[in-house]
Amino acid sequence: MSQFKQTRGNEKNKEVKDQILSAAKLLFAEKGYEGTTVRQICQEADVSLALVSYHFGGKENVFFYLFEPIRKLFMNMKYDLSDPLGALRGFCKQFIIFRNEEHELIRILQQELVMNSPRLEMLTDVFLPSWEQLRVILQECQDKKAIGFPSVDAALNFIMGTLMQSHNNAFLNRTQSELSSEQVADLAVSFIINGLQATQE
Amino acid sequence: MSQFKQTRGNEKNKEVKDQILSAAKLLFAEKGYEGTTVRQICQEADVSLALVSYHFGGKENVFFYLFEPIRKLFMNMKYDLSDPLGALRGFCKQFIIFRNEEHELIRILQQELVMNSPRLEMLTDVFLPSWEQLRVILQECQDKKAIGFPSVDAALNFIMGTLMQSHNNAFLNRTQSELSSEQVADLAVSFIINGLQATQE
DNA sequence: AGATGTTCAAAACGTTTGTTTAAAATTGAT
DNA sequence: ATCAATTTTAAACAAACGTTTTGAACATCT
Repeated sequence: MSQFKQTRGNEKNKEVKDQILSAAKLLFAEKGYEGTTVRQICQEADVSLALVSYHFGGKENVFFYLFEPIRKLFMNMKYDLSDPLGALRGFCKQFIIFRNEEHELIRILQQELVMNSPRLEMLTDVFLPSWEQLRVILQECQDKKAIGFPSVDAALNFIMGTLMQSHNNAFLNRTQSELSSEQVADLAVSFIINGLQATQE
Repeated sequence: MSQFKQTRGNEKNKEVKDQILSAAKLLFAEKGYEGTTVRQICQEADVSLALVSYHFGGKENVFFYLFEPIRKLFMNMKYDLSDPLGALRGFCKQFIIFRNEEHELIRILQQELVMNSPRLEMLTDVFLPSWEQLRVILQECQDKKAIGFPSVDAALNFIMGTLMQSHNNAFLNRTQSELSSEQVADLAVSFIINGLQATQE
């Protein structure tokens, strides 16, 4: 029961737990949460069936663990509200860069949203802080007339919708292959700002 | 075994079958195909559990029956290719009007697409004709320079993506409540054409 | 009325699901 | 080497799934 055993145990676990997590991430993104079975996950991860319940306490907890990185990212996002347009650009850019690195998580998120799954409540908790942050930024944009749009809520929907499915966007995909991920992010941000302004008129 | 018995039987069936179909449509749209159980469908339809298999031959066949109307709609869509831009407007408009009437089916379709479900093959068969029709229209638009866009495939994706999720579109929703469904359709068509042209530059 | 085919409801069917159990294997400290 | 704790394995678990079976109820034709 010494802390050494704990430490050793955790480090030993890490391989198995990570194998389970990455297998689950791929399978969830491909087949959906309900479409993938614990047996599939364990077979893909090359571990025994019982280990999902042993290490995570159940299939649903594996799902929750997958969103830890995105939760932490959003917790660390801070912006200068005195430059609301810059804050908006920064928010969008950071999200797009993250999306390019973790497109499986975005895929899973899209699935859960369109199915309005029983796990949406937990996902809402994860995304609510950043959602509110973006709302504050947009409110500031509107107050300072930095950019025009009909309503903060509509702008929120437009931005999140565009961010979430921007990998299907014909405009953005056109040149994506030729550019760096940084440049693509800048391009996407411009697209969003322009699109936002277009909803005004 | 006479045709009278058949006819009588079919008319008698119709109530039960329709109850099952509309219950299934609502539940599939709300919870997804895999998230909906046959028991839920029968409870919602207020019929006995066995009747799904009896009348339709299984849960999956209920799903297929739901897409009969959309299949027939697409089969009957014909346009004048000598006016490709008009054909494009007509295609989009007809789709949007249908979408407003059958938004559950669109919802189900979105779910199946994002999950890339095992039923996509069948759905592809349903939508392939209209997909090809739209491709022909777009090709004609490009050949006659009626409208500019980088590639037919990108335009296809843009149009179908916009059509499918236009009910979430901030621009379209803004005034939707004040307008007739006909006007909304016209507005959406303009939005699509403009958006398409914007991908050019 | 009797015969016949259709529709329905209750129960049971065989699978598959996520999870748990109990014993075996592995690990690091003593 | 021994020991206790942890990790893994194989087997079994209850619950839920879609489907099938059975026989009763019903409607229609002769």
